Order: sequence, then C-alpha cells, then structure tokens
Amino acid sequence: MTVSKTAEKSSEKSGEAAKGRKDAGEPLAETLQLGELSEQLGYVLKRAQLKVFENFLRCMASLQLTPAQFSVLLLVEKNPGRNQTEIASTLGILRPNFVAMLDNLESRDLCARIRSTNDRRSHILVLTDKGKAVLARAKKLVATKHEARLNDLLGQSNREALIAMLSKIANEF
Amino acid sequence: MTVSKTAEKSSEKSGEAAKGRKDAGEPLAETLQLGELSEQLGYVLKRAQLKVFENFLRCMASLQLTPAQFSVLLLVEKNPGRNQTEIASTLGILRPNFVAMLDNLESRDLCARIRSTNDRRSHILVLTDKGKAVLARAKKLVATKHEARLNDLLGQSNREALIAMLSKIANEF
DNA sequence: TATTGTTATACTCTATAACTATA
DNA sequence: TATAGTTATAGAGTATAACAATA
Repeated sequence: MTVSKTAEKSSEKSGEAAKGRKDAGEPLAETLQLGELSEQLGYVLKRAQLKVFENFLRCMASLQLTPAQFSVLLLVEKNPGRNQTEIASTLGILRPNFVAMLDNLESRDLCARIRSTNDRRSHILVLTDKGKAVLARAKKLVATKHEARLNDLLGQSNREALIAMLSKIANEF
Repeated sequence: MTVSKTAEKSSEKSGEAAKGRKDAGEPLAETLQLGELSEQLGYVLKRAQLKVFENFLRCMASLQLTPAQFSVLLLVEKNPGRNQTEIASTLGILRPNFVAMLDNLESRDLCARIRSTNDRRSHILVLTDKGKAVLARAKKLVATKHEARLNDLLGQSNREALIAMLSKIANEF
C-alpha cells in the first residue's frame, strides 16, 4: 500500500487488507468508532425501533399486516362501537391519513365501516369475522415469533422492565 | 412495575363526550382501552421514539439541528478522514440521500467535503471550526436539557439499563 | 356554527436505477 | 470492470386546508 504523506487514509477495501497488518500500535480503523453516539438515547431508540419493525414485518409476512394495521385491528377489537376519529386519534394517526388505511383493511374484508344511527356523520368501526380470525392468528404469530424473540434476548423480567420504561417515556417525556 | 397512568391525547373537546351515558355505574368510556397494545414492544418503542425526537428538536431549536444532523456531526468528529460512503453507511443512511444532507450542513459551514488526494473520487469529510463549535454547544444542550430529562424520569441506573437493552436489540434482534 | 369523513396537497424519509468521473 | 458521488424519481409517512353531509 502506498503510504501517502498527504492524505489521512484511503478507502481500505475489506478485512483482508487490514488483517495482514503488522503495526500493532494503531487500532484497525476498519470499522468506524460510534463514540458518544452509542450512548445517545434517540440514536439507539431509533435503531432499535427499525430492527423491531423489520422483524415484525417478517413475522407477519404470511398475514401481510404492518405494525400500524395490527394496532388498528387490536384497538378496534378492544373498543367496539368507536368511530374513525376516536380510533385514529388514540393511535396518533391523523384523520385524513386514516382514510386510505381503512380503505385497505376494508377492501381485504378485515374490518367494516358502519354508519352510526345516533350520528349519521360517524362511521362505527367493527372487525369482520375474517378480521377477527386474522387478528387471532396475528396475535399468535406475534407472541410466538416476535415477542418471544425479545424474551430470548433479554429475559422475561428485563423485557417487562424495558416495556415499562418505554411506556413511561412515551407518556411522560 | 405497572404501566404508568396515561394522559395519552386526552381529546376531551367539549362536554359532548358524555352523550349517551345514562347509568352512572359504568366507567366513563371517554378514553379508549389500549388493551394488549400497551404491551406491544413495537408500539411502545415507536411512541417513545417519537417523544424523544420531539424533545430533542425542542432542546436543539436554538442550533437548528435534527437528530440525524447531530449524529452526522458526532460521527465525523469522531472519525476524521472518512468519506461520504463510510459515514453514511455507518448511520444507515443511503448514499443518495446523504448528498442533500451534506449540502445542508456544508451550506451552513458546519462541515466540508475535501477531495481525497489518494482517490480523487472520494470526498473526505471534516468539521469546520464553526462545526466544531456548534457541535460542542449541541453536546452541552443534549446533556443538560435532553439526556438529563431521562435521568430525572428513570434514574441513572435505569437509564443505563435502558440504553444497554436498546443497543442489544439494535445489534442482535 | 361545529364536527365527521373525505379529498387534495405538500413535505419529509426512504429506496432504486442510472449517470460522471475516477480507479 | 468497479467504485464514489450524484441526479432523478418513486414510494411511504405525516401534515394542513377545505369541502359535503350532518349535527
């Protein structure tokens, strides 16, 4: 390798190049130092969230449910008789953006909009029979493939502590 | 630990909420039941991440730095002499998307691209003097306003445990 | 007048293909 | 041929204004 006097370092190809190095004084410098970044709450939180969503999508591939869609089905099941505005706002979804999402779920016959008799402006949301069945299967997949993985990684008690701390941040930060 | 009391969105617009309620025995039902959602890792992770980023932006309002921009400055400072591809890929940013981001930082005179003498295709990244000064101020703001808030909320040891668990998820999930 | 669901729209993030200049 | 930086572009996700039906 041409050791240049001017520039710091060139793009050191792959591991093989650095593997054969004999000058033991310097660190390999092959991988970048994250430094303080690895202690930044926001950074590690974002990276963890991306990994978890990615895993969620893989686990749910057979049902074709995104995390957001799963949360809608869960909330509708738990709160029958609520309208779009209530479900959406609870999930932090803006009403205009909730329309296309519901169109999707309704077109797949997972949930249905029912015009309220009390207030004919409102659409009451309910799960269809297929929606209930799919949600039941989704819950099993999440429990056995997704959340179980977290238990393997952290252990049951740590997992509970993690959820509790994240909830606290979500609610009080 | 139990899940802390939620103050979710409290979408209590007007007294209209108590519309059809006649028997006083039932719970208000004004707020929706989150149910299993509050135990879903992905859900609570995402909500926490949004809150943390939101707080970060408020803390950094005077410096106009986003979490992503802050992470770039930190990484460039810690790894001088690296090129765009190395910095971007370490942060999980795709090279095409990194261009506009660097244009922004460079236009604000926070960092600079220097054509490498070894490989004239590469742009070596460095912080300008102003960039170093701004980053130093940013670090102080993050430590005193942002991360300190996490300590207040969870305590020092819990905070460390949280970061450790999130790192583990980010790296091994 | 206010609210529900909706449309239209815009802005940010993210993702892929292809170009250029170097190697 | 392959790689670094770049352009163009497309797709999600998210944000606001405004309109029709209804209250």
